Amino acid sequence: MVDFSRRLLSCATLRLARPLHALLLVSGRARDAFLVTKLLNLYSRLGDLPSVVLTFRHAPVKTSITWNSMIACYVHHGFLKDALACFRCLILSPSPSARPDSFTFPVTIKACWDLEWGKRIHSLAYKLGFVCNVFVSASLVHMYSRLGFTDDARKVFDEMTIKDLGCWNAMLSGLCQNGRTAAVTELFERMMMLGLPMDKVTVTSILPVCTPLQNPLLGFCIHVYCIKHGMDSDLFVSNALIDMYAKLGHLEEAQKVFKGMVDRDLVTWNSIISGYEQTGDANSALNLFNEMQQSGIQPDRLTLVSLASAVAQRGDDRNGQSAYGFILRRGWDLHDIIVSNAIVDMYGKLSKVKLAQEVFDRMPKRDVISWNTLITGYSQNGLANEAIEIFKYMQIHEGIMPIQGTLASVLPACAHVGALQEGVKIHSYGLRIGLLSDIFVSTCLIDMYAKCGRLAEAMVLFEQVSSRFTGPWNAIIAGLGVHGHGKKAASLFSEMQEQGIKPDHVTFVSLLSACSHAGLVDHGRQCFHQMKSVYGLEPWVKHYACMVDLLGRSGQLDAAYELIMTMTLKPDSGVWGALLGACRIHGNVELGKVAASHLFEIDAENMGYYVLLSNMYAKAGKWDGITEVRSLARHKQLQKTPGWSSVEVNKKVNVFFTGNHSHPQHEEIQKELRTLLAKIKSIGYVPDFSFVLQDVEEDEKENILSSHSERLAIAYGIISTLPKTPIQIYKNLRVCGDCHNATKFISKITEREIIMRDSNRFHHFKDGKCSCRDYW
DNA sequence: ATAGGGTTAG
Repeated sequence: MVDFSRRLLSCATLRLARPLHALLLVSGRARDAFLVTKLLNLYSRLGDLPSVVLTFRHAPVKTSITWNSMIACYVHHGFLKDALACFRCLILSPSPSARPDSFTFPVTIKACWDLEWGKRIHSLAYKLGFVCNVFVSASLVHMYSRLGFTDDARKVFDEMTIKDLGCWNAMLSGLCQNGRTAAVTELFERMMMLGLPMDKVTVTSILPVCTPLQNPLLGFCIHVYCIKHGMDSDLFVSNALIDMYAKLGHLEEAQKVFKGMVDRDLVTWNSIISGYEQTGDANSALNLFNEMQQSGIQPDRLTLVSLASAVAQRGDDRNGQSAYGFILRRGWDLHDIIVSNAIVDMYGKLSKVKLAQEVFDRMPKRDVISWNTLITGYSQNGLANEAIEIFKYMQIHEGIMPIQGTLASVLPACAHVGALQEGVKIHSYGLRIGLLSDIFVSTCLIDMYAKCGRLAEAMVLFEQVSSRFTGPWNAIIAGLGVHGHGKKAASLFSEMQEQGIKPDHVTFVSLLSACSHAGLVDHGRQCFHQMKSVYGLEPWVKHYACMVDLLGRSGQLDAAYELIMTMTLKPDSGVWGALLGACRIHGNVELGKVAASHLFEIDAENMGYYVLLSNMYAKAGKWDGITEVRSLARHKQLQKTPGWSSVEVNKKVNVFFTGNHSHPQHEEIQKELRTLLAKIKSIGYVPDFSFVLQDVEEDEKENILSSHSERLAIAYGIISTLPKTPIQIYKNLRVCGDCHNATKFISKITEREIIMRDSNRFHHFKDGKCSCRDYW
């Protein structure tokens, strides 16, 4: 006599299961409902769904347990519809030995994928008197929560007369997963008050709430509780602990838990990798990824998401390259929106906008985050107009409603090109849907208004937002700075200090450049020292660039050069460019040459430095120097960054490239330019040809100057707006010195205010004067 | 022989 019962239980592979099945049939024991159900469960355990179904169909006798096992098998393999259909058959079955019981309901409730089914099964369970079973009601609580109906879940929970820990856990986790943190805290406190213990499931449910509550202390208490009750070695508990510590910024603690673990699973690795990635330590994240692969654990989509972000952070670093290669080799599932979004984001951060767009286009489904990511990709790579166009397209053609992140990605683009009218539209949209209370959105709005020339509006917004955050302060200080209001910026900084708001690196970039624009040398120096001595902030290269600019402009060229020499960081083109600019203003040819040689090494392709150098020689009257620069430039066959300017007319941003004739009103613009040129010459404008690098005749040089993008934009602004309307121009590079001079004259003869923002600052032209000091 | 509640993401 074969002991089928035991052999079915211990059978580990399909190859052993099949002959056992045959033996069962031959021996005539296949009529035994007990054994058939065991066989069915065996096939289910081994993942052979067709065999499960066959066994079930051919079972001569089906008990409740047989049915329950069949339903459970369907649910386990994700065939929810079949599970419910099977349940329906059970209800309709005439057999008195096959009735739904208290075991049937938990598993059937698990199969409900929408509220309608959930309610139906719920009322049936109620009618048949099963809701008083704790397993059934816990399942109901979980089901309602899973579908997002926490109130219904709560109702079931509150109506239960006897609750075991499982019910509490179901309710807690339901609230957690729906982000109802306040309700979680309340329920948790009640649980503690009643003196109920916590088990592993309680702990793993409650730990993720510490993050939105920003409460590391609670997390720590729970950790201690786990150690005390011997749960800290549990895999789920450890994973939740790692995640909690990492997200609250206590990476050392997360690392400790990670190191102390005996066995780790995919979630463990994902949590620790994502923890390092999120805190900006991409190197550690990538190293851990390698370790993970060595330990033989296969990465999944979540790993890929962290990996993509880490690669984006590392840029083109070699360490990043290998992970990048991994992502490409492995490919990713286009149907997975989150992974695809992460890849779009990665390409955007690596400045590969075209690839980002390609991945985006190939996605079969997109959500609002996909659009946000794409807009950010364009916006952060200087393609602000494209970013704005996509933002409009998304709403008009795809009917996507912008959310907080969308506004935070498109507003910087508006700020960048001076798209004030679009920005105002977004402002009113934000007001309508109640996003103005969001600190990120309001910071972006302050920045947008300031950069679009509306300091007053920026100021009003700044005064409305909560002053507890650093962002709005940084934005307004930077805004005041680019408008040349250095003293006001400095006094706001003092106010910030008085209110106990801790400045960050960005604050000091804003502040130092504000000092530089306003010529507040001593104050700038003080701030630079304060940065480290008071706030412990190590200066970035950017801060050095500001300082070099500050010192250089005021004529302290040697001090500026000395500062560069003391740098431990490698000076970039910003630093040397600031020095070269200062040398040009003060006619220091020797130091200028030094700066230029560094610039040609770092950023040889940039035409701007050759112009600056040539202009420096012109100012010092060294004409052979100019010849040298010209031949150098020709020799290198420079690909210059195309200069462009934009002006917003009738809610449309018009972009003009230098020397481009493609605008529909090109003829009228040219005519206007000729008229303007004649007029300004008559009141004393003399073209400065040292801004033209090409070696051509004087006539041609004049043409080149008049076809500079800023002039095209001004002329277009004049012919397409009413007389005396202020004109606002944005230029992507720094305004050409000759154009700057010409604009002064144009503002006089047209009696217009002309506001020009270039890559560096604002220039307010009025009555033949400009607000800025010592330009060119 | 069958049952509920748990951790990681753009």
